[in-house]
Amino acid sequence: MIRTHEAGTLRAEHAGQTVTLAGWVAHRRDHGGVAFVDLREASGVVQVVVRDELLTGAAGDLRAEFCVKVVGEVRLRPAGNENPDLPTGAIEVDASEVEVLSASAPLPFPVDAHAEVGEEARLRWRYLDLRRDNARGLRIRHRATRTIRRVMDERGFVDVETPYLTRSTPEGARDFLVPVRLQPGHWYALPQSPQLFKQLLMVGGLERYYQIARCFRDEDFRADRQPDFTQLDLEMSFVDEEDVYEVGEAVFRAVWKDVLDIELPQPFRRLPFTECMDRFGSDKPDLRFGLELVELSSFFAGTEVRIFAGQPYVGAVVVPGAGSWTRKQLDGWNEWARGRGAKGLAYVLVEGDGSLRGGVLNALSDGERSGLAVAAGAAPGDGVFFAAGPRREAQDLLGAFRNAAAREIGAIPEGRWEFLWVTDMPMFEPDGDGGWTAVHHPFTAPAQDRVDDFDVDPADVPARAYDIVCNGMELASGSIRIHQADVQRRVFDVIGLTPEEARSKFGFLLEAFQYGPPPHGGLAPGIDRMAALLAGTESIRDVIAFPKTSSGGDPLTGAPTPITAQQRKDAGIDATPAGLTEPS
RNA sequence: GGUCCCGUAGUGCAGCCAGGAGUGCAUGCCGCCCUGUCAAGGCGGAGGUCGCGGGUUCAAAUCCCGUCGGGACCGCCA
Repeated sequence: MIRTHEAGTLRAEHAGQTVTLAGWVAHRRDHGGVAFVDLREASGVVQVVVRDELLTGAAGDLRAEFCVKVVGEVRLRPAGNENPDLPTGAIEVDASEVEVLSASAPLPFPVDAHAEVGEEARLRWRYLDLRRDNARGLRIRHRATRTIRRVMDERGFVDVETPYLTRSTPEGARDFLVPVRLQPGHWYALPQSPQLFKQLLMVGGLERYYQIARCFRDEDFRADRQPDFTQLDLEMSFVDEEDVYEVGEAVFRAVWKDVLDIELPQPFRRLPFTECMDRFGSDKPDLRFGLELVELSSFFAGTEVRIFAGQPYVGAVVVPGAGSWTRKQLDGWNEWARGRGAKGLAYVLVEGDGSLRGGVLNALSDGERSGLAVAAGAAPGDGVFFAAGPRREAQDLLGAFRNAAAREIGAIPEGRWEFLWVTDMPMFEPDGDGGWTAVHHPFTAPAQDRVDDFDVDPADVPARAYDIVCNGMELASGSIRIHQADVQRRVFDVIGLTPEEARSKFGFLLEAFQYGPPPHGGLAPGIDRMAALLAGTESIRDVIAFPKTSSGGDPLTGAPTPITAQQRKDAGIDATPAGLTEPS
């Protein structure tokens, strides 16, 4: 090693020792005659005192982010010059030798944790961005994955790698495609998840499989979405939901303990999907605050209010303090609701003296006026915000409003971790064309008491599917899979997949399932979101080494790039496959 | 596919609504001074295609249209 000590580890007990350090110049405070150089590397920062006579030659140009080697003696700082804000603040290193290992060009932005830098510049010089906070996000992510591997290993899971160059997997997103030079006109798809492979591994008798796997989905970006992202993919044979819950909780409990030293409750709460929707208007409810939905369908049954009359569902969220919101604020929420495709957000405000005001008030009958506050559970000073329409739609709107309003009124406590399982997720949902589509994926088993009749009326059939949700974020998703051929056939039938199409797309899996597939099920926690949550950041980009911008570009490498005519020819992109066999 | 915000010196921003010459602010950079600072300080200096294209106007960073790039959201995506 070039150095004998790590800069951030030096303490008063090292006083008198001669040490050799290597790192970067974080700051140079030059007083003429003597200069103070903050030497920074992964372990921390230490102050190096450099006399003028050493600042000759290359060392004389010492600037921020020069990479240097320093030989010097550790000594206690002169009385009164200690810096209690630094772990190394009691001492300093009196340099006898300064060597520039490599110089730094002037920086495109300050390498300083508290400087605000634009997203694009940070990504363009991501390596400098990483220096700013000592790659904190990546180090937290590492501690999480290290714990995950330990827990998986302790429980007998086998780490197996599955192909990235493969064929389409049934997750429902758009595929990334890769041309195949050896078979012009044919393309690999990058896997949206290792779903099919892990099921094949169960047929193969692995019994317990896991992988920290990259997944690829060609959909639009969000702050918590990248086109290539990472899942802890796991699958177990001979299990039911309880076994998967136990493992899932063990993983999250261990990670939260190791990374944050926080004990999560055991077991996690469980809420059936329909209860989540009824109470929170979301399939990933944030349980850190109340503001639960109130159903008013029966209260408004037979109402004359035009926007409520005849609607299958009327509900409300009661917001404390909203009774004093200004007209401008209320108009803003109306606009917010319209932005989500609703007609608006009707409201009634309860004044301090219990009297009501609000746009829909005039339309209410006397009985509705007098009973509303009690029915909705609203107190003086509260605002009651309504949505009406198809049950799911109206609840979605109220759920989104619940989150936004909680943020608005500061009702979301910091430092809380509200984990829960959302259970009994629906099996199918309307596909918009009068048919049905699988909510999770088409290998998810129906609830055990619906195996015989799930295809008679696919609406509201619960699946053996479950999510882990924390603070309003979906952190994991999984299910017990179908292992009987006839059930699988009937599921394909419901979602309108003909036997020919099924064979064409998943024939290899169906074939494998002819050979004694074990009952199995699994889970897939999202590593990026998990790490972001642990790091206390809103954006998963902070826990990804080289993230992409929202148009899928990487400003650092310049990817993606156009290809040359020759590359295009070699890749066989324009070739027509002999005998077109692809289903449309 | 849609909505919204942003684009001005290397970086972060003000100026734009209400048009009138880019001495704008902070930081960084360059030079000089300075022996106890710690996001050091003082003095001086350099640094700009106001993203790009078009339009309106006597005159555009500013108003209008288009386009590109970044960000957030809806749709999409578990």
